[in-house]
Amino acid sequence: MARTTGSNGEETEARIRSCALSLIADHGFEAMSMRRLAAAVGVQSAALYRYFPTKQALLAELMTSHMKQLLAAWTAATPDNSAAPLARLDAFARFHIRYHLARPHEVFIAYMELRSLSPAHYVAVGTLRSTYEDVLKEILIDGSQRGDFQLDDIHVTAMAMLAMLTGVTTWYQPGGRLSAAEVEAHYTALVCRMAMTDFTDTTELPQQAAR
Amino acid sequence: MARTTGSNGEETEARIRSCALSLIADHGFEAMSMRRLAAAVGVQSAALYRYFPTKQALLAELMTSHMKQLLAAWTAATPDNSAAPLARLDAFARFHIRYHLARPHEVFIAYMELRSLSPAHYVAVGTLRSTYEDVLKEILIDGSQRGDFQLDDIHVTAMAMLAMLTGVTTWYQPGGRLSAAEVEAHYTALVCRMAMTDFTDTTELPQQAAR
DNA sequence: AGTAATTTAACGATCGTTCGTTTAAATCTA
DNA sequence: TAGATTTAAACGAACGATCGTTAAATTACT
Repeated sequence: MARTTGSNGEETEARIRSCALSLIADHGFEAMSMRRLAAAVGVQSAALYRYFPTKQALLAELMTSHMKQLLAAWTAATPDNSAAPLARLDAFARFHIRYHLARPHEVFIAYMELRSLSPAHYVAVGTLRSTYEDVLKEILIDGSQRGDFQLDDIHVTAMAMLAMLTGVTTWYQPGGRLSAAEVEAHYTALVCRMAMTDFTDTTELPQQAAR
Repeated sequence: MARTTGSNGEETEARIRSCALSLIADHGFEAMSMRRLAAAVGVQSAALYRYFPTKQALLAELMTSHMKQLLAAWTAATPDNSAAPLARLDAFARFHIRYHLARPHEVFIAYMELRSLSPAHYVAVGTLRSTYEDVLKEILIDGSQRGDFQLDDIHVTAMAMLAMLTGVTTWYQPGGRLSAAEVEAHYTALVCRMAMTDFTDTTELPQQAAR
């Protein structure tokens, strides 16, 4: 056998991407062999190299395309940069949760397999990631300057918010106790609380040793 | 050569654990070969099997011992369960940040390599993890019942807080702009904000499509 | 006929693990 | 205390399996 009946390049590449996302998310990039991927796609391993020159290039493509799509989706969904900071923050949180809950595999890989990238690809993905982080930081800075937010540290707050929001993919299961919309509402409320004015000075509380 | 001069079982095992933590944290469990680990320890790969029967058992041991130590450290550090909920929450956040910042490798592995565990080991580590999550949940429940906290959902809030707190290890670098103590204070303040009473109903804001 | 898509087969390298051997340290015996 | 014996700790070599990748051949579509 060689070329199979009904074979089509675009469809095969799409299936490779889809299967790779599942396998990498479930078992990790290093644990996914090209033979196992090929088997999932329904093809011989050599066929994969028609579409991606190396295993590394496949991972880099999956991650960079995810980050680019994420940035493009944000730009397309929310062009109103003149709204009130709290409304902008609310919109960002809702967008992030909704986008991530819909793509658990891509998200998991993008935050998990950075270490599997070659240095060059690592820099490329890191740059895209920073751009996305800057979106949130800009909202926080705007809110701080207008006096709507009261933040101890922009960078720490942004990192904390993103870790919190992205972490939803580690526990949420469709069909569970909560709907995606409910989860989105809960997380958004938490993010907004984090940005608002201080009510108490927790640094005055007694500190305890961590061991 | 065979047994080397000055060789000692306890020291070798400790070095194996330490090197494995570094290698797994840096490159992932699957990417760490037993030969590379042995080279880092300064020993032949066969010698590793004197201390751990399989590669899987090594990973399981590292993860379970980390979780057990974490739970033991919490129990030892904070026995005062009768304090005010906000003080308890403050103590938990400070403990978590301090403990995790001091052990970045263990933490990274414990939250990252769950998928590399066999089903039996996965359950064991998952149980320990749930126990730790329950520590936080119990504080949140206590605060809610006393009226000190106003939370939409205990589980979501706990998951959000833990993801946020644990995420500090992904960006914090000793010697950077902020000291560990400053980071601890910032994160603790954010956690306490998340637990306090609502000030605005963000669900009333217009929802936007995530693409 | 020409190109697109995939196959079969194989390359050298590396994987986790096991085997039998060898040496250092600890313990026992005289 | 000197020598013999046992145990602890590591070695070098090898096992079969699998890894990522390449080359050439083969079949389907246009």
